[in-house]
Amino acid sequence: MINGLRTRGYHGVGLNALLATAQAPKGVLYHHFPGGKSELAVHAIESVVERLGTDLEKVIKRTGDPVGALEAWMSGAQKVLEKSGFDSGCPLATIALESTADDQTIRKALATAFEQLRAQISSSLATTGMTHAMAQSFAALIISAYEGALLQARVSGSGVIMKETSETLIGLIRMSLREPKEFQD
Amino acid sequence: MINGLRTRGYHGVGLNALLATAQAPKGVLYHHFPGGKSELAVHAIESVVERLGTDLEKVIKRTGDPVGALEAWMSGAQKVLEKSGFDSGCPLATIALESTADDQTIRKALATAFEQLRAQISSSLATTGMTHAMAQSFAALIISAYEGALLQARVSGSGVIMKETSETLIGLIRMSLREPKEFQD
DNA sequence: TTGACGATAGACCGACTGGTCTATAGAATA
DNA sequence: TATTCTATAGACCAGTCGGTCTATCGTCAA
Repeated sequence: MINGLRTRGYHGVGLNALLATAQAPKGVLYHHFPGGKSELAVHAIESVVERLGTDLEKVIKRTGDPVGALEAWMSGAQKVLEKSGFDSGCPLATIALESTADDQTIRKALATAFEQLRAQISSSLATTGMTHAMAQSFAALIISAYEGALLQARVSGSGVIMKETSETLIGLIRMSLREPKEFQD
Repeated sequence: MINGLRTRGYHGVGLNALLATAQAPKGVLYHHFPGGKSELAVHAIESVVERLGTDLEKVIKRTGDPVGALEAWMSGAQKVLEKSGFDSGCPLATIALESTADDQTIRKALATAFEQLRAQISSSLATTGMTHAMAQSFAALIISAYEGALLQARVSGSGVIMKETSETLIGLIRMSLREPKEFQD
């Protein structure tokens, strides 16, 4: 499911095709996920955010520097995208843009997913000594830039724009850490 | 088409439904767009980027300050999203995430669309006296943040994250303009 | 008035969609 | 062994998808 979502989107993945590749009959799916496709998607979202969270955690632990960790995280995502032939972006983003306000359960799942990611980044940034408010703001900006950069990289068929985005963002954040008083007013 | 794309995505808009709301028969569509749905989408993309370009131009002209113009531009997009009940985001982004590497014509159209937007922002920023390279980098980051922020706003059903993203980004850019030597090393 | 032609109109098509339903296999309880 | 219940299996369904096709309409040129 996840792979289908991140390449073709929610409406793009066919349930039949999905089951065919998984070599599973339909009965099994509707036995475990009575809610059908949308419930399956919610499950996929949750598993994605969990994996994304632990991945990010690992990178943060490995590199001591929170900002450096984010840099590594973004460049990792870029590499995955490149290796897939620019098809494998962020599954959350794809569903997010296809969902309408009617798809309450899916939106709710996505909202908490992004919230969780922001919280994680924010608390990591807070260890640098910046204020909580500032860490939260940076987290929002970082996720935004991350998703937008993946998006542009995808259609451009090149990692250049994403690298540019990442480097510029990290540069700005590092700069603001050096000049906190100027920025916080 | 554009409205369908920005709310439901490429695979989400039904050609039949589209024609029904437009009160147009199928023959007309395939007479003017022999390429069918994908050609129609390319046309829609081109018209979107044209309108987006002129809108941005207007905002830049109105506000003298290029950075302030970007701020206004983002807040404008946020208002549109909010008014639509968080369904009407950026059409380009939606198609971008659904497209696979196979959809060559669509990707090409999207790639040039984003390129055009970046170029416009970049040349506007260049008037502040920053280097071309710097202006380009900022443009990439701004578009990334813009798309990512719209995405998060959409699922969260609130403009808060987008506002946070925008304010933080603009703040950082303004700061770097004050301290160019520090940032450019 | 006739003929030609591009535009309009919509019936129709096979392929595929998500979802339901019945039949059975397999394990656990009695 | 008999019974019960969950999990598996896939045939089947109505509805919709994007796309094709033929018929007609409207407007010019001759």
